[in-house]
Amino acid sequence: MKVGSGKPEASALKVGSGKPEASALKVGSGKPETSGLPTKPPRTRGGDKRERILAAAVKVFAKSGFHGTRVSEVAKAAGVADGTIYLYFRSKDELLVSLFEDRVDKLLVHMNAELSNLPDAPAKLRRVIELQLGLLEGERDLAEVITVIIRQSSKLIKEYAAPKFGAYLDAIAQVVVEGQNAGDFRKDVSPHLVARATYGALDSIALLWALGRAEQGALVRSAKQLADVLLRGLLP
Amino acid sequence: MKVGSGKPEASALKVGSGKPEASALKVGSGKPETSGLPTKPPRTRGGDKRERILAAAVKVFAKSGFHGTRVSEVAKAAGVADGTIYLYFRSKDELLVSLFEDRVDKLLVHMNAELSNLPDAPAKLRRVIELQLGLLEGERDLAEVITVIIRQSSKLIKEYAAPKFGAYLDAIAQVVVEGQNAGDFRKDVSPHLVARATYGALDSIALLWALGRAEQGALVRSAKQLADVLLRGLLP
Amino acid sequence: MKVGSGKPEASALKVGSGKPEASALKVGSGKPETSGLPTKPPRTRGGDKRERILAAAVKVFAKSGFHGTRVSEVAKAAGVADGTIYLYFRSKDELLVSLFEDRVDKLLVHMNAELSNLPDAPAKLRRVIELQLGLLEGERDLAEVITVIIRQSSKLIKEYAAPKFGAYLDAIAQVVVEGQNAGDFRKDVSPHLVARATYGALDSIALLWALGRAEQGALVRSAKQLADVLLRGLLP
Amino acid sequence: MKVGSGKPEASALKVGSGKPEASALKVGSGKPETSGLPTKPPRTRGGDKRERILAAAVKVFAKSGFHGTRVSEVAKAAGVADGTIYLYFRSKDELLVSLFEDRVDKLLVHMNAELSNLPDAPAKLRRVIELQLGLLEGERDLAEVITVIIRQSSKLIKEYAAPKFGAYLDAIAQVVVEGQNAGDFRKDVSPHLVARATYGALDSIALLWALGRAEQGALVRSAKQLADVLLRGLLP
DNA sequence: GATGAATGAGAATTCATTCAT
DNA sequence: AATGAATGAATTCTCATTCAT
Repeated sequence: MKVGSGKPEASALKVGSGKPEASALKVGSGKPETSGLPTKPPRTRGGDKRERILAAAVKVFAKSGFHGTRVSEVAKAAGVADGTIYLYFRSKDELLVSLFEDRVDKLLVHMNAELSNLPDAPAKLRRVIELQLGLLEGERDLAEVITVIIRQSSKLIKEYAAPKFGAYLDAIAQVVVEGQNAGDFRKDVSPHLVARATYGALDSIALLWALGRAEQGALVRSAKQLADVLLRGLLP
Repeated sequence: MKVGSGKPEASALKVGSGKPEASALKVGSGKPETSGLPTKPPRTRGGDKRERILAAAVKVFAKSGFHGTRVSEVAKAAGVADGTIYLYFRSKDELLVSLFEDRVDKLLVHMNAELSNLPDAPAKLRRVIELQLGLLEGERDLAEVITVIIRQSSKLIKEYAAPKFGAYLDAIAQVVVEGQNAGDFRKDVSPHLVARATYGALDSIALLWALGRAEQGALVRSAKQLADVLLRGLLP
Repeated sequence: MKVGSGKPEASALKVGSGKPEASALKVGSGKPETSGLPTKPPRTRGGDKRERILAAAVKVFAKSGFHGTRVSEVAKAAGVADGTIYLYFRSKDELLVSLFEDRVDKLLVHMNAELSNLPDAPAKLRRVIELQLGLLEGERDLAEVITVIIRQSSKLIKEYAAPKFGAYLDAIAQVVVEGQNAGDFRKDVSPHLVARATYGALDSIALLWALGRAEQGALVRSAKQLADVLLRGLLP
Repeated sequence: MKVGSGKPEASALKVGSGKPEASALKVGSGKPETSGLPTKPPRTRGGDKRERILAAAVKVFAKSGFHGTRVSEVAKAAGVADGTIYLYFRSKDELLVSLFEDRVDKLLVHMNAELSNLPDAPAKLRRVIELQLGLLEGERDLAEVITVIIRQSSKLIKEYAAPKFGAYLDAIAQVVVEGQNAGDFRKDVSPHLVARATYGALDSIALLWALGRAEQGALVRSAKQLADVLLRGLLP
């Protein structure tokens, strides 16, 4: 499953230069069918239904959790009939996995585009932190789904979400490798460990924020502090 | 049938030095009623039943997840009748919360005892990291329950687990404050943010380890690297 | 997609002598509206659609049973859209009843024509047996539908199919009466009982054959033996 | 597992010599687990629940058909909770199959015992007819279930019911063979065909009777007439 | 007339919890 | 206290039918 290897310039999906990173994950017209998941063929033509269902799912899953949400609630929130859900997703489980994949995919694409514009590893690592927290600050519900909900179906996360997730971690690890090679980062730490720890720290911070009272700007401040500590800690 | 006895359960937990800190979290006859939780009156006697049930719950929850585990499965694993579970826990949910509290409680007590023996904040922070990962390496099932399962019941975690959990984070933050006051740690970072990030990093590392193939010693090595990076990052 | 055309469908049905009695039950442009059933107005035009749907229904009902067949499967087999079914039949139930009526009607018409050419009751009774089994041997799917499927909707069979079915039994009973009056058959048995028993015997034989491996010619041999026994049993 | 075979003196269920054969099939304490069906272990001890459910199922299935009956209706008729059904039968389907097997089993045992007391094949064949119709006259609901309902789940009947059913037909065919060997019956007809036809005739007569207005004694008279015709038809 | 995406009522089955023994 | 048979509320998913295009 591992992915942590090379891929210096995965390139793909340039989003131009810089700022609007947050809302980038919102609606998605890109490619509805990214990974190898057996997603149900969206028989529709114009079909904004699939996206409407996904958006509704983010909302209600965030509110009540995966197991605490009835399919009919997702349907109601999406403004479609219960049965319509099954025209686009084979099961409730697949709905969650699709949701996860769809969103992480967009984050990955966006992040890769962002990082390619930056000069060195430290700048990139700082950007990764800003991006992840920035994203979540912009989409609180999605943050909760990604950090909390996705863990509620272990079978699924292990089989489907994990690989997709691994790609994200790999991207971070790659930045660390780059920094080590350039002499910017100490070499006595495992890139994957750093990637994992960084993700965990970010996830944990976001979780605390998502579960607590959302203070505007809190995540941005947290991002700066975390980056400061992490980058100093990685100095050779 | 079955009496869930034996099973030495790889007691060890040796980390750095050599104290038997590990098994401290195991069986628990100590104080059955720790927090403010409305735990059911234990009606104890010789009552190892409660502990047998908790131990069984750790095992099966780790294997199948909270929602994927039937109460009857816990009962069978514990060698008691289904109904017996309800003599000790009000509900399946409360079983999970009790499990969490019971184990975290022991971790807290143990950690506080450990830290009080150490000279300064850096040493304490490093010990915190060793302890958390060391514990998990010794009890893989418990690791999975604490890192994964506990998130499967959002309502619960918000209402009960969070506070208990907060105490653990507070203990870590306290170490950071101590270090800042002593001039050992930089003062431009929030102690709680550091605590949170540290926990998140540890949790993430443990999760990866728990879900993957368990490599003996991996967590110990990870602990050292993470401590190295974190402590350097916190230098004034 | 698909237009359900071709399929010569083993037209033959030769039994005893040599009349083309068999294919008479096949496609039906004859009278679409036979009985008192509230069949939906056919809005015909060139309308082979209705017949295509009926033919498709025979096929899929025979394969999966009435309850085991989705309307959409009939539609696909017929090469029409799901909704189109409802332009010709009010419901799935009515589709089955129409199918039954349509086919039994043709059998009745055909049988009456056949019998009128025969000299006496014994000859006629023997012909009835030959016809029923001969028909089924030529159309295995139809045999299964008539013998098995039609019983899967008790409400229906009681309300609609039964009367239509009664007409068929009456025709047989009439032959018995004729034989009794002519002194060919014993008079101490109820004509209707004989008709019923004969039908049941034939049905049962056909069912066994339909459910088992179809051995060519088996039904024809069975017809002769059954007729031999029955006619001797009916001697005065 | 077979039961329908030889066993000249299966004994069990003796009803003495003659008349009250009907009610013999009613309640059943005999052997709850006859065939190779994966029937769920009846965890109960005294457990009349299983039989109560079967009896209730006969009643409601006869009234509304298999597909037309909700499991909750069976439960209500049996005076148990919905879930209780699943303590004794794995599924609604298995309930039907178990019902069929249980009843046919008892019929077989009873029939074998009855026949062994009779002197020759003609007497036995006549008794078979009397028994089958007599049974049904005594248990109208069971008659409907056996003749109509069992055909509503083709998959099932093919896999489970058919074999069990075959044993019954074999028993009849055996009588015919015996008659042929003794010179009582003509040898130019297939014993199995005769068995099948006889069963079909009886089934058909019973069905007509079950679906129509039940006239007391009608089946007994029918039995005599049918036997008269059949036995004469089988004369050498 | 045809289409097929959308609908939503309906039903089997599961499983946490209870309580008579 | 312990048991485990019984309970019945709860929920996913199916599929006949409709109707806007």
